[in-house]
Amino acid sequence: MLKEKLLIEDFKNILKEKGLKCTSSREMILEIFSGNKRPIRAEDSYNKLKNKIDEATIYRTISSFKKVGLIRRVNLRRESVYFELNNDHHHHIVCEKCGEIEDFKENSEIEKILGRIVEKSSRFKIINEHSLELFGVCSKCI
Amino acid sequence: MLKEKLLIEDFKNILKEKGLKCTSSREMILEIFSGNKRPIRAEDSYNKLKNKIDEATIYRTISSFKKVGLIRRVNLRRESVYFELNNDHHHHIVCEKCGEIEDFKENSEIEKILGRIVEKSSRFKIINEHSLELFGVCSKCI
DNA sequence: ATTAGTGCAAACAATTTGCAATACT
DNA sequence: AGTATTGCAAATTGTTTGCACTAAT
Repeated sequence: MLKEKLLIEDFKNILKEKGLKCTSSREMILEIFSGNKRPIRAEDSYNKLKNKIDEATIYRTISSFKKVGLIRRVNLRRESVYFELNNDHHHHIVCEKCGEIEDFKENSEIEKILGRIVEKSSRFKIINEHSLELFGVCSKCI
Repeated sequence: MLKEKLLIEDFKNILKEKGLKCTSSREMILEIFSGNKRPIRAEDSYNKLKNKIDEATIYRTISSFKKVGLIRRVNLRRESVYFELNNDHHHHIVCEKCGEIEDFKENSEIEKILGRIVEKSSRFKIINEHSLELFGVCSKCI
């Protein structure tokens, strides 16, 4: 699990730790994930880095970040695929109209659910992760 | 919300209600959703209906089913997009190795969470839906 | 008869890949 | 120096669209 706020120094260490070379592309992309509080799409980071990094590199970088657990895929119910930094575990509320996203944290109730599921299920005894996403309408869109 | 078990009769009524014509393609595709306990991809239903229905029709049908609320998109963390019949609300546990899916139901704890979120959030007072998905390893893959 | 739905082929968008050039350790 | 990473262009995959034909109301 990563820290809340990441600095350039941290980037380098994280990459080294994961056995990835520290390149300026990776730093730039990581910086975007770190600066953005909300999940973003490959396209978004490409837009921010146009003329600096090739699109293929964006995809390759996102893919290797995901492989080493630096970022995670978020399950919003939108057409595109979203990713966010894999630091503090949290959930999202998504506005079905404008796409606005709010984070929230929740542990105790979900822990109860997980415990009960593992007890009941004959097929699943190991649960590593979970995602809980809420879909509603934000106050602006009411 | 739809009934637990959909019959052809119900199906015809739903389509009529939504102003959609009842065609054999739609019946076949609905039958697949109805027969499959697990979420499926557009590709899967295409594979089952090859030589019977064109791929474009599959996509168009899935799209209109979704629009009228007959099916819903499921948030698994896989590359492809999954859909399932929009009848009884439930959640999934997905095996990270083989993709095996198990359903489970849960209400009370989640209701508590929703209540608390709405109370706390300044931006979201309306929550219409939610998705909770667990990711783990099934007994076959341990 | 009218209009929605379908098949086919072509178009598109998002993502991936091969390869030679480049940058990191 | 040696290997991983990048840029570029081409390939691939998943999905959508235009249009003439067919089928449901």
